[in-house]
Amino acid sequence: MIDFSQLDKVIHEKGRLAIMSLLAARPEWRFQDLKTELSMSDGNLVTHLRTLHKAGYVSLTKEHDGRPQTSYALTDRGREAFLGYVAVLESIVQKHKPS
Amino acid sequence: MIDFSQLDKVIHEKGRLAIMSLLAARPEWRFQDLKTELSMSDGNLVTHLRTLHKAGYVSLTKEHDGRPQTSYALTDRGREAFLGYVAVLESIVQKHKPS
DNA sequence: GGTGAAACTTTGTGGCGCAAAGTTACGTAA
DNA sequence: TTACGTAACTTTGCGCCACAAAGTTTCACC
Repeated sequence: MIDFSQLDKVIHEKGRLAIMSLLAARPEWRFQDLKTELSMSDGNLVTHLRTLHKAGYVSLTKEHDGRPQTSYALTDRGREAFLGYVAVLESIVQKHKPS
Repeated sequence: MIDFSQLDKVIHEKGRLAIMSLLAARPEWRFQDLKTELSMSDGNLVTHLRTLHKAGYVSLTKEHDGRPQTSYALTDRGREAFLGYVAVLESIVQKHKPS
């Protein structure tokens, strides 16, 4: 039986799932690039990133090359949590994929 | 790129995802069995089932063999929507599964 | 007629996603 | 040096929704 209760609630939300997926696929993302890629308002994006940061899943680096510029990356905990989440997805797919 | 916007919002919720997964695995479920399997309060379970029913994903059959007894099943639309949802999950897994 | 169970409905509460507008800091053009 | 623009926030407000708890209806059985 699949244990849906272990679906991490922080990750199991469309916006944050998309963010985590991007962060897992590339070591670092600038705020502006995330915003463009996700077509998300900056306020909304920042809020999701703060939620992920509070959970310890995302680290941020502030720089000031000309304009202020913040970059985001997965922490080890974040990668671990994401892979755990994906493992649950995989068990769902395994069970229901027509093959 | 993965299109997260096509993650069906009705299905993308832990409780309803669990329900849909059960309904997809067996042709019919009685309310009591769902309740036991999911450890969900009856009020909460009924609400989720109503949401799924309104979306056209679930059909219900009321019987009265002694106690009232309602059974639930996936509709064709429900199965289609669920498989579409699982297909998105699969694309996420494909992209991120370490292999 | 009273009890109990199934399957609801109702009510209330807290949390959350999201948009819109305001804020701060800084760098550039006039 | 003042005005403007942009990045990266914060704040405010709205509306929806998950969830629990309690009330309701129907029916079978004692």
